[in-house]
Amino acid sequence: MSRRKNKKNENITIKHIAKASGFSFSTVGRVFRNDPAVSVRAKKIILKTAKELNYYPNSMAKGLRSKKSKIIGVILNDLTNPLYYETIEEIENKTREFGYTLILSDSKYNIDIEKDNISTMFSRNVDGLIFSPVNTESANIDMIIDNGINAVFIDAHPTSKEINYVYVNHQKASYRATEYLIKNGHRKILLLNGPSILSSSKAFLDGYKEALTKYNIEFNDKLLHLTNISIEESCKEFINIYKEKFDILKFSAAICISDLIAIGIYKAQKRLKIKIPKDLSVIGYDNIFISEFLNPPLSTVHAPKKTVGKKAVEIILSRINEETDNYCRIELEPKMLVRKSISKIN
Amino acid sequence: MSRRKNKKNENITIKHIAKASGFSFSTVGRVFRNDPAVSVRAKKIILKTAKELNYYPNSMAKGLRSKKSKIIGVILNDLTNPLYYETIEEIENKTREFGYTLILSDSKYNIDIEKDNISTMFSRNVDGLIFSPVNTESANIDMIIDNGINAVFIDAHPTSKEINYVYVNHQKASYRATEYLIKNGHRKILLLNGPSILSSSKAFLDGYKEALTKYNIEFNDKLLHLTNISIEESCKEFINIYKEKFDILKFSAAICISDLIAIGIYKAQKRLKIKIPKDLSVIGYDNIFISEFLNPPLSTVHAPKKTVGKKAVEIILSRINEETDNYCRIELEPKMLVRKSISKIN
DNA sequence: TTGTACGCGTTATCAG
DNA sequence: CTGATAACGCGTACAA
Repeated sequence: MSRRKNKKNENITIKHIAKASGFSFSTVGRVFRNDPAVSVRAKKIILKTAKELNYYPNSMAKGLRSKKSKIIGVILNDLTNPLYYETIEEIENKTREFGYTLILSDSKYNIDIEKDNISTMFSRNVDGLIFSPVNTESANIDMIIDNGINAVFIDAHPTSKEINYVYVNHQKASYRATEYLIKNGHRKILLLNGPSILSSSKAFLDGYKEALTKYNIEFNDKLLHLTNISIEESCKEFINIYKEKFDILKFSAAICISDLIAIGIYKAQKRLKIKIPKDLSVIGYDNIFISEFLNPPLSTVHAPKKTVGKKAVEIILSRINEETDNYCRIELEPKMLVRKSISKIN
Repeated sequence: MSRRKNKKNENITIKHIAKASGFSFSTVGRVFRNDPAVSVRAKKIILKTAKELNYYPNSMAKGLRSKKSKIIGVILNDLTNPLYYETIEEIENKTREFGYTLILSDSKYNIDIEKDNISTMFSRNVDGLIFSPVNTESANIDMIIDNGINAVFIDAHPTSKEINYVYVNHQKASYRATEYLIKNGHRKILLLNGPSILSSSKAFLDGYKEALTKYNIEFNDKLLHLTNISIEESCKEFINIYKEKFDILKFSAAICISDLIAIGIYKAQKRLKIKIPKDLSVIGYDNIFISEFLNPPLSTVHAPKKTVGKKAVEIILSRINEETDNYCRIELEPKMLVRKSISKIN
């Protein structure tokens, strides 16, 4: 680390300021800790020489000594999914506002990477962790709970009561999507779900089944398909499904666990020479910022992504500041958003 | 920090492992540093007890001692701009692969916030910094250069030769956009540029002017408008411009410094009851992942965002590893991408 | 192969 | 109000 060095090529520390200003390094330390037990004169001189010397406090030393890293860690699953960015922005805003630094990592829906990411967060001594788990049954969950770290689960959460979470109810989301389609005359509804490892996939499937049952439609597992959450992969997947199975399945609509998957279908329609919503109704989930600008505008289930970030940070901070010892469990409501990608049929 | 503690509520350190395993704490330390000077037996026992005790090395202590934080810092300007997604992902991938942790911060196009972010990076002793500056003339630039930190500028760079950068030439981008429009018969071309504080705005304007000059079209400053880089704000701005000035200006096309601004125009067209590209040709910049799915698909100038992230990390790592002392300056080529938002006129 | 001593840059405690 | 001293957890000589 070749930086803020003096002539001797050393990093500037409070000791250098002490020597340069004529005070002891403890007095210098007090100034930066805003300890009132420092004379105005001393403070003034010390601050001045600190500036001249380009002093920046070493947060590793600080953290080592104080046992507070002032770092918030965030573990997500796909940094290219726009879904996350409103959440991240909210987290970044709040953390900076309160003097915390943000560490970000991506597990890529992979349990092993996730484990590494968690280990990193432990090693970094993060004061709080915002965590979107791949799977709520994995050993990684215990790793976090046993550790006693200040954590907030987002996107999905284990059944344990000893945790904090901010959760958008995925089951309700798919229930509402399915119900809306049924009420518009659809009975053969394709479900483009996420990989089975993902806990949210399970919840999403449950809501779909729940709605079918409610309206006396039998669940047909041939209408259930799994795809990675990416435009390209879902596009390919949908083309396969359509070419190989549409004649048999004759689905009139598709529900996607992510707007990204819905966009994959949009992309596929050109090659398949079909038109949304005339030939196929499509409904997504998340309501990423772009969905309203698609052609046709995508009907989707809105998830309050900003709120997730906001609440997650609030929970973390109130626990760090020991304002509460209670676990905080927040369930947010997804909301059906009707645009132009669904047609009414008989 | 209530975590990985023993019964006495202390964090587990190599000392605890030492006591539990019967070796000295330096032998324990050697094991985790992969020092070969440890007997197989000792290593085995130590690793076993470390696992039982849930030991995670304290990276603050490590960093303090070794003077390497193993952290890469990233300072961007708008975390919600999809422009950054691919870059961030690439950075995250590479940093994790090489055992680095990622710190992320957002300056929001604000010089003061940017300064804070830089100070944070200094305090955190990041081993490398990837930095998208608000303005290349600001004091913040000197702050970075004087410090001697391992930095790579992206998006924009100061004129100094003593720096690394990976840069997409914005001037060429707007030149190509403008030229393309001119060749399609447009002469009155609105330029929706970014805020004047942004260095990229200046470059973008230069390219626009350069193309006009080349084709003997006089620059009309009434056709130049500034807007924040956001869908909502550019939408409002464009509605104002259109209502108040279209009758006088009669522009047939608009070039936007960001696809996000172009989307703002797309949004405005409904309220204005105009049609792209019939009534107005629109061209964006960046080619964010969504642009091809807009209605109509947006013609734009593609920026190689993934490459930016990839190269930036490569530069940082090769400097950290002291494989080179040379400054690395990479200029990437923007590429005109024709889709359906431009019409040919006479 | 293993152990001891010291220091990284802070914070905290104690005297003065 | 100020200064000395110890400690945080680990790395790096050096010694055994």
